[in-house]
Amino acid sequence: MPELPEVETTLRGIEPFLRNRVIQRIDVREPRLRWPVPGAVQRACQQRVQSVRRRAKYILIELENGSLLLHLGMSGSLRVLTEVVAPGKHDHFDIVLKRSTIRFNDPRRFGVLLWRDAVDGTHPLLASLGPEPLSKDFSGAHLYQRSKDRKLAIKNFIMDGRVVVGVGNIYASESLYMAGIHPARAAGRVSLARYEGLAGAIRDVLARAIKQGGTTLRDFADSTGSPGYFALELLVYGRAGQDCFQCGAIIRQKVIGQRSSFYCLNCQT
DNA sequence: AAATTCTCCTGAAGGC
DNA sequence: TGCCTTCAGGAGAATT
Repeated sequence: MPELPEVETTLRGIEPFLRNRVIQRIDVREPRLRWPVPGAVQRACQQRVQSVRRRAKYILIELENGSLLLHLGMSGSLRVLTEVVAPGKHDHFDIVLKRSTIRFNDPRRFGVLLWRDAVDGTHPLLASLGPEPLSKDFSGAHLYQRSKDRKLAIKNFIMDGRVVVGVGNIYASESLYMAGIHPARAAGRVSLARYEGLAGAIRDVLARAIKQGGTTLRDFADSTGSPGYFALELLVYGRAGQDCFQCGAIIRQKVIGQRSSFYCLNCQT
């Protein structure tokens, strides 16, 4: 399931094939994604790619006359094809370039492909997003300030894209474990010092996951079809019933805010 | 305003 | 062996 490291890995894979190239056409075979793929995406045709960027888990392909906005949802992936390959099941659209094709596959169809008549990054979907976790704008002080009087579980708090973007279910569990904070603790009842530790843990786990090419649990693949290797470094996610690496206690699993959460009762308070 | 619930969808896994 | 049920999950929308 793509979180920030998986999107970043994908972005790095497709960027060299898109930069400065002209989009020949976009073949949409299945427009029923999270929102219907608008006919306006065809405005990208014959336009030269100015830049390919990531904001949160969105990929922005900026052209001369607007931008394509793409999201992998929870089961989406992009592949770069350099020869003709017949589309398979769940291959919903292709972005066709002169010498290569970017193909989108998404079994669950929670992905997104939209068009924006602007290159200024002001899409409504991006308007209220919080800071990038790997940027200078993100800090323990930021989390602490935003958490004042908030009673929801801290795990839900750090997964809220208005607070900080890109922290999905896996890395939320991981970073809270690293910071020694119980995932169900009320967000407003965490000290500044502990938020500083958490901010550091979030940065660290995301940066390491990017280095490993993301986390492949079931089906994530990068733009060449290869898996990511960060699953090997997961400390708590998916380890319910196994021993905590720090203290040997049994790792617990509990649903918090409709999402599976993994933690050590002994190490996390 | 904040918190919770609902929704989209398919494939994997579990039960009998 | 096979059918049926349950669950997972990103994140905006709807609801309380």
